[in-house]
This record gives sequence, C-alpha cells and structure tokens, in this order.
Amino acid sequence: MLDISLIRESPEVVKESMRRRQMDATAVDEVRTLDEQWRDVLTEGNRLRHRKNVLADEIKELRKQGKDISEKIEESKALPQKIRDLEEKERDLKSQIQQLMLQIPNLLHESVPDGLDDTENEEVKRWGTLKEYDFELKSHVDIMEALDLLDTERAGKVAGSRFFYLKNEAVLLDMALIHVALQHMRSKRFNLMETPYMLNRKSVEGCVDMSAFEDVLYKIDGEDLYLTATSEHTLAAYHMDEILEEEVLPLRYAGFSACFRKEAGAHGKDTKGVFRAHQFNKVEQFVFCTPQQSWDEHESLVQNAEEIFQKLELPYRVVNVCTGDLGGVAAKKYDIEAWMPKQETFREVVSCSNCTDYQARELNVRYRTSEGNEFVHTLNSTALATSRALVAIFENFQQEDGSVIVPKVLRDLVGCDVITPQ
RNA sequence: GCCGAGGUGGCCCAGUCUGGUACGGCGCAGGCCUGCUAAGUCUGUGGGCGCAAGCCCUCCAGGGUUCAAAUCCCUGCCUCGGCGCCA
Repeated sequence: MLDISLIRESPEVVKESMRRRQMDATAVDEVRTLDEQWRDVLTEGNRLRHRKNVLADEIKELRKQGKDISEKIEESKALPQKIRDLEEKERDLKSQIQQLMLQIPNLLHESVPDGLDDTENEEVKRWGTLKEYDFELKSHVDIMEALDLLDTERAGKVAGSRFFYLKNEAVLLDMALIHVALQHMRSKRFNLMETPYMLNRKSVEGCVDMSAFEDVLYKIDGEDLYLTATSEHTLAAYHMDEILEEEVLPLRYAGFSACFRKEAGAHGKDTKGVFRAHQFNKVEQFVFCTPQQSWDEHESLVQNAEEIFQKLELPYRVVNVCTGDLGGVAAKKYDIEAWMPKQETFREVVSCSNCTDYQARELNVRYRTSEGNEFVHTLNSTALATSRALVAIFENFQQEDGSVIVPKVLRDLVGCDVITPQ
C-alpha cells in the first residue's frame, strides 16, 4: 500500500495517478475523512492511557507513604472500560482505512503509457526475425502429442483439466530450460533459491491484494498454507519484517519453484495444452534495493530475461504495459511477448515489474539509513516459465515432417539436436 | 507425535521466582577530546499522534487476573535440543 502521509499531504497526486488508471478516486477522500477521525480517537485514547499511568504512579507513591488510596483506585478502575471502548473504535477505523488503502494502487511511473487494456500497451523493442514457413503450422499440442511428449487426457482423469503430463524429451526440455535459466542468473551473480512450494497467509498478504488473489490460490485444507502461485511470493516474503543494511543492497535472487494457480475466470482461453495450466515450473528474478537503484534494476531485469530468450533463439518484443493493464502493485511493468507463428501473434512469456515501496510497506522490509529506516523497493520479473517457453519452442522450431529442432543452448542437456517421431 | 529449554529494540543479553512500566554490551550515527590513528567520553539509536512541548504504544501472538503485567494464569504459534517416525 501507499504511505498514508502521501494521502494526507498530496491527495491530488494520488488521485491523478488513479484517474490515469481509469479508476474512481473517491477512496482517497474517504481515507482522509476516516484518518482524521482515527487521529482524534487515538489522541483521546492516549490521553486516557496517560491518566491511567499517572494514577498507577500516584497509587504506588501513596501506598509507600501509607496513605489512603481508595479514591485513586476508584478513578483508575473506571478507565480500562473507557479505554477498551476507544480502542475498539480505533481498531474499527483503522481497519476501514486499511481496507480502503488496499484499493488505492501504486503511484504510476511517468513513463507508463495511458491506455484501457493490453491492446494499448506500447511496443518498445523487437528482437529476432520471424521465420517464414512454407507448410501448414501445427499447434504445440498437436506437435507434442504426435511426438509422445504430452498427455493431457490422462492428466484430466488423474488431476483434472488444465493439468498435464510431460513425457520423454519434453521432460528433458523442461529441466534443460530451468537449468539454462538458473545458470544465466547465476552468471549475473544472483543468489539462486529453490523456494518452498507453500507459504502461509501472512506471507501471501504481504505480496498481493488478497481480495483479488484469493481465487487464484490453492489452499491446503485445515492448515495455514497456500500452494505458491509464483516464487515471487516466497522470495518477497524471505526478508519480511527485516531491516537490511544499506550496503547489502541491491539483493538479487533467482528462485525456482513449481507454480500452482486456479486460473479462475480463464474459462475458454487457452484450454488446450500447457500454455495456461494449473501447474508449471518457473525461474523468477526478485530484487530488494534502494529507491535510487530501482529504475536501473528494472531495466536490468528485463534485459536478463531478454538474454534468456535470445539464447533460446526465440523472437520476441518488449511492451511497456499501459495504465489500464498494469495491476495495482506495480508502478511500471514490461512484458516480454514471444512470437507464436501458429497463433500469428506475440504472447506474454515474461512480466517484469517495479513495485517501488508499495509491496515492501506491506511486507515490512526496510533498510537502515543514517536518517532512519526506509522501505526498500522490490522488483520482480519472470526469468523463464517453462510452460510458455515450451509452447514458443514447439511453435517456432517445428518442421514439416513433424519433428522439432532443439535450440542449440539446450542440446547437450536434452541429448539430441532434433526431436523426431519414434 | 512425545519430553525438555527457549522467544526481550538492528544483534547479543539482564530482568520473570518476589507485579510498579526494559539493565548492560555490540553495532551504527553524531558531539567532545586528540598533531594523526587508536583509545576514551557524552548523546542518540523501534512504531504512532502532535506545529511544538510532550504523550501513547512496543518484551512471539491472542485472551484473562490486577489500580498496575516482560513478570502471574490460560490458549496458540515458532525456534533449539533429545526421543520416535521417515524419502
């Protein structure tokens, strides 16, 4: 969430940012009204608690002198109930304010383009040449099934729709992609992490707007645990409630985990294959840094992800995500979209966000400066999600005879140059 | 899962039995001292409200007892050690 002092002192700045996001900004004024009430209640509560402390002190003194304390005790006895009432009022106001604050998104970076939805994202870069194919292209599902690399039908029986079994070379490809991504990140001196696949509610709430995300997460029955939707969350929560030394920043992590998502509301979209599934593997980049560092770090993250797709020889473009498509936590976001020749379009394979201090305030991750403790900036970016990369590889590297060329960088790890029908 | 020991400011730790509002050290920042360095010494060092003076909160979390809780009682969570189980 935002710093409430920003809403107190510069409400217009916050409102303007919300308007650019096509959002109704009335929550800002509601917060300001409730905040004033909250401060009044807080001040009154403090006054009563002060009186209580003074009385306790006086009682101690009088008792020491052997004097009568019954009058003081009588006054003191009346206070706790009054204080409790005020505390309840205060908690109530505070939670109303929190609720509203969660609806107020991060301040936009000035370079974010205005727009209603993903069609108005701004293309900032293209890489690679789009190959010409002189035969009828097949979908990744058709290719993979023909090569005995994928079984979604039995996955449906065993787990349900939107699950899949990878088979044979596809398993090796999946592992190879992870390996290449992790090695790339290690060469950039990122700390590699294999993270927990589950995390508790507090950790998730630190990372996302739970009211919007609850539908996406798998909950473990009877436990305070959720299956991780992305290692962004386990990495973000890694330093939760910590105060970091300024000289250790930026802290750069690359986390690997499986990711589990209900994908609620995605009915009818990409229902076949591995593009949009309930479970996939992903290497994620995550950075904790100072406000001075974060915009440079943001460019580095997208650069790192680009380099991986360059190694894989997959053509892509980078878009600067527009205001309407941005999401509340990010101040700015780049997507990398790989070219999918069968679908004849670019599809999102990487999402790279600078969340500035918005997420850190929730997670309570600070760093020490000579002027006091400040919230860090957090950034996250896909390095590589195997499911989406697989789709791109099978679409781009398919050949007329149904075989698929393995990108050079993966060949040693997969153990062949071409995957051919058996 | 069982038994035991713990959880105190950025870190380490005292205080808990015997209730009166957190001791000391380290680190960090600043001042003083010094030819320089080291040492020494003083002040500050979490969150909130307030223009300010100042006040409130904070001893894992949540309840309870009490005029008053780090301290007593109950519940829960977590960590460490031992035992059991185990890929």
